[in-house]
Amino acid sequence: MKIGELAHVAQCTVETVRYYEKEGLLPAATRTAGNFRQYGPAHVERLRFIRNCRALDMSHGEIRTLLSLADQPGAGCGAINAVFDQHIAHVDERIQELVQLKAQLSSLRKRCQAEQAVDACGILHGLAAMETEAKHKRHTHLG
Amino acid sequence: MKIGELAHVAQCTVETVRYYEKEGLLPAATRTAGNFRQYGPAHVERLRFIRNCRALDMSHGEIRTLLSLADQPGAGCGAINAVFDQHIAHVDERIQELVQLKAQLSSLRKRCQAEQAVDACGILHGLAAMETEAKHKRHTHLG
DNA sequence: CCACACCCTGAAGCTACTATAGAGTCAATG
DNA sequence: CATTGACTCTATAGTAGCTTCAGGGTGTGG
Repeated sequence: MKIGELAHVAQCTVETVRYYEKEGLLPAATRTAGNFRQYGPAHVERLRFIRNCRALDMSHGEIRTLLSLADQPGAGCGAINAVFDQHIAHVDERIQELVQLKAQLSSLRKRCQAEQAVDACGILHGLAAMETEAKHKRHTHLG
Repeated sequence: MKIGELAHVAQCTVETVRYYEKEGLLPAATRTAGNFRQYGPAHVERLRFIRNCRALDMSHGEIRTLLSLADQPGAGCGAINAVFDQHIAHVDERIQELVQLKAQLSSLRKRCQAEQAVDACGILHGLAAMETEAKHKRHTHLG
């Protein structure tokens, strides 16, 4: 199959497929006489795997690790479990951050219930008065 | 004050300050004879406002909007409330996404409790078998 | 033979910074 | 007065994971 069809079955764009090839996530396809990429079932499987990982918000690094682990048939899957556990921890951490954020936002929002002059707007005052805190380094790739 | 001191009181780096100036979030400073940027209290206030917004994960676009609204003293703050409500909705949406994600990840994780050969690993099988879904456009800038 | 859908490469754009190189400024010290 | 060291300047490139664009080539139906 050609790249358009592959992209279609894997629910992504043609550009994304080419990008994955350039990144080394997807092995390079063979080419037709006219220099079109030619794909088979193995490519479909791999691309679907990658897209499923991305749907779970894994980074390319995590996916690369999983793929290389999966490619060693003799190995055990302890390392795979570890990648997964760490990723779940990332997601959890980000959820906690966002929940806290929402609490802060909601409390600010309460300060301005009415339409009034901006000079009196409790939100703006709150934003100006907040204690500016140093941004702590993020351990996750989840924005 | 010079840029280093400004960065210090606003809890960010010198590079970030220069970046905000280039982006137009922070007005350009006056310069000393030696071409060093020179800041006053108004810059401190504005930069702290920006950093506080960023601590609440607002995008530069959202901050730009807030700043320009705040700069119109005669105007009402309905538009400000709207920006805020929308941002809270973004955060909420992202929390929902991540909670769902975590459920998916946890259910996958349960499929492989033991160290075993990768061929038998339930996680890998699950990742390969998942229904690949089209990535829906994200309405938020929160990763 | 032509239109049109599809494919190709390479480079730039997106967000919000961070990092680096190479040079200039300024206050204090010897 | 020269030097040291902390600070500043500009310009450029890198980060993640794509998307978009420009400027072409390929292949098929009428």
